[in-house]
Amino acid sequence: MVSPCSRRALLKVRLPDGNTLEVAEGSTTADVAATIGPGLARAAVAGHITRNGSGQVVDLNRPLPGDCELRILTASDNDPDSLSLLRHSTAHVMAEAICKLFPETKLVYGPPVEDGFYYDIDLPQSITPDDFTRIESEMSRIIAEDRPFLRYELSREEALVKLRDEGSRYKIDNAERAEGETLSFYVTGQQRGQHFEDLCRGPHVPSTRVVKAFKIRQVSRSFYRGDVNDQPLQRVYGTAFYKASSLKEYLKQLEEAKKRDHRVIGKALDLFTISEQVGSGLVLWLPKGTIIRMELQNFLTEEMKKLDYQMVMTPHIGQLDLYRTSGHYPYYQDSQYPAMFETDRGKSIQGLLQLAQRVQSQSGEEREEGSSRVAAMVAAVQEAWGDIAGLTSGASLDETVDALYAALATEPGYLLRPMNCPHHIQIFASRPHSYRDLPFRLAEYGTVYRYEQSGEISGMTRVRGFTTDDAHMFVTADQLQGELLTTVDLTRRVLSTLGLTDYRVRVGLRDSASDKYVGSEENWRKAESAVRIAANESGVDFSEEVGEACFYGPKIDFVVKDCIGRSWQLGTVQVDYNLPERFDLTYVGADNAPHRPIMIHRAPFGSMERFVGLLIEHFAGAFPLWLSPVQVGVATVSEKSAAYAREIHEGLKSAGLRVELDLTGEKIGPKKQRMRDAKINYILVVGEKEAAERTVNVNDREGRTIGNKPLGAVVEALRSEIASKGHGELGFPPPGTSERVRCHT
RNA sequence: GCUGCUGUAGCUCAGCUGGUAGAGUGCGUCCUUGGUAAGGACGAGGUCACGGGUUCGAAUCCCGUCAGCAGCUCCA
Repeated sequence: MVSPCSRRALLKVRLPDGNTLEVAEGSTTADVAATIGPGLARAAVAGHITRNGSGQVVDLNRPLPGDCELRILTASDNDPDSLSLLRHSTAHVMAEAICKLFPETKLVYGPPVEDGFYYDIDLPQSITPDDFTRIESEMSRIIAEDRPFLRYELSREEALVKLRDEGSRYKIDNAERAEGETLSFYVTGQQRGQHFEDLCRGPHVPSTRVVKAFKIRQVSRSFYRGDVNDQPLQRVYGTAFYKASSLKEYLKQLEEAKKRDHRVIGKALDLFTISEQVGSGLVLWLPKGTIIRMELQNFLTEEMKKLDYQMVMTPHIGQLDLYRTSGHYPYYQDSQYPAMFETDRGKSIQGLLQLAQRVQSQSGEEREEGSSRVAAMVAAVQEAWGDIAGLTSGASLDETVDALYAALATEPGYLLRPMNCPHHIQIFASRPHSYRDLPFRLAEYGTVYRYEQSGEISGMTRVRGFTTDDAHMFVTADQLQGELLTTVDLTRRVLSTLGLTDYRVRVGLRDSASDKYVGSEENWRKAESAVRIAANESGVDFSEEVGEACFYGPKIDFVVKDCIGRSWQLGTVQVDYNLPERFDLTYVGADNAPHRPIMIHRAPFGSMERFVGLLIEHFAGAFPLWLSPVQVGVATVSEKSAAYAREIHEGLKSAGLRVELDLTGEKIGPKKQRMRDAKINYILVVGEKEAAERTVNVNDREGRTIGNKPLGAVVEALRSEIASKGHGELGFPPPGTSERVRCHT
């Protein structure tokens, strides 16, 4: 701290190399950079200041606040802080360009995001990709003018007066929500009033000149504050880098990533298909995809046996009352396939309710007429199937809806199951349990159905019917912590076996302000403490996220990214005190008294569909041998070797390998190419030479020739590679080169 | 669910302001009997997503439905 009275006000600035510089009070990051060297001064774009343990990026020309640690941000595409700064500034440049070209534009909010930036704008006319070039040209012009970003501050009152004069609802809202007594603005230029300016917290790069490589990528619709009922906005996305080569590389990476898309590869390799006739979001596993899934399930089943799980099988449908007890129905009604009501009365009320709700959303005359039609039908339904409680003849539309809703809550029917837990709970409850039976672990590859919004459905990663590798453990309070840890470990082991290491762990906690959760405060407190402890003990890095819990309990989620950077939840481990209570589950303790078990819900893969979808992208379709739908291809050099090739094919098949045989009259080059495109792990070429010496010529799908080996040696090597669940080179040293075969990742 | 874009052969796509439906690839047959990233010839394949409308005439223009894609919103 620098005292205001101190005469020779010198600030101590600690640099990342550990040295401390003393600079005059009022010095800026730019001054510090210049002191260190002219090269750094040229490259510097901002300062990262740490004081009292909290860090902040500031403009290059802002005076340092006092003694501090200072990291000088330079124009580097490798530093996320620098990049984010650049992108934020580029967003301002783009906003100015858009305002120039479309003067009606009202700016809303323009932050940097993970791989670029966007600006939300309110503009009646649609911006289309055809406009991008014009906007980019305008941006280039602004950049060429080499204008500084100038910051100025106004008091809250002054700022609000200014913004009200300008008349932008959005900026006024932003200002009102901003913290602090003063609000800052940034002018893209030397002087206020002469150039574009925007309410902005900053910081920014020193000048538009720093913006070198940028691209507007797309435009889409968003809503003010993300509220679909609020003003629709256009969100213009772009990205920026300090170096043109970085931008080029980034765009190339995006192209590459598209080729890994599981929807593309899944089709090309015949892994799965989705039929419009069957339904949107319902995956049909083709024979080759099924092999991958079965291998994964077999692997997990073996792991579960070691941990004393018991496999069970239960139906895909259950009574509505079951899900009323569990709480799945009707709380999540909107994301379920409609309930199947059993009686004519139930079906009628269901239809009436839908009609009444539709009329409810209408207004004016339409609503009037609808209401009387509904009333007439209500009367007819009551006439036919008896009175509906709470429905009198003069009931308003709203009262009618409420009464119909209430009546439906007791009607019998069935529901496609949205989760497996109620069925497993019924298995637990089917006989009395002693504490000696616990932990009681039930596992099932259980298919569940959820009516996802139409716009959300995507390939295998977001679907309406999916199979969870579900299990439920019924444990005593003493067992909870240990069982949780074992379960988290299992999940991590499963992911690491597949080579999925790039995941993040999220501990999902209850948002106490929300009403979507069931159960007592006390139970939640215990459950949340249990998952925290388990996450800590397991040694993973995790982040706690409020509002990410299930309705019945907190959870530990394993989240991975797909090839285009979208995050998906895979494995999950959840603690649940509530469903055992709702179903009144008990076990007999050592004290001969009934006790309430605690449930753990867990699924290491999460959903087989989503997991395999992501795995396809992870491996870009080139699966390790143990998972590969076709492990070995046999191809003849000419038809003269067909008999020998058949013999090899039979030999491999009887060794339990998945083999494809190509006896066609095509040349060996194209045959091999086709097998490589199909990501067959090893290609055995057989010709007259091989037939004569009783060998096969072994090649991998990368195009490398491993060499001629006897079939027996190849089978043995294949088996050992399968057993190791690795990516391999068949245990044979690569021929004539010391280069190791890389993993196909 | 919302907004925008798209839907033509198994796949990838062309088909202009309306006038008898095309390519590459794959597939089949034949020729070639071959040595490691695509040999040649011929042939089959389409209710132009579906339903309406405009028009003498619609793959093409208009409306609706369904599906896909991108983003938003949601995800027990």
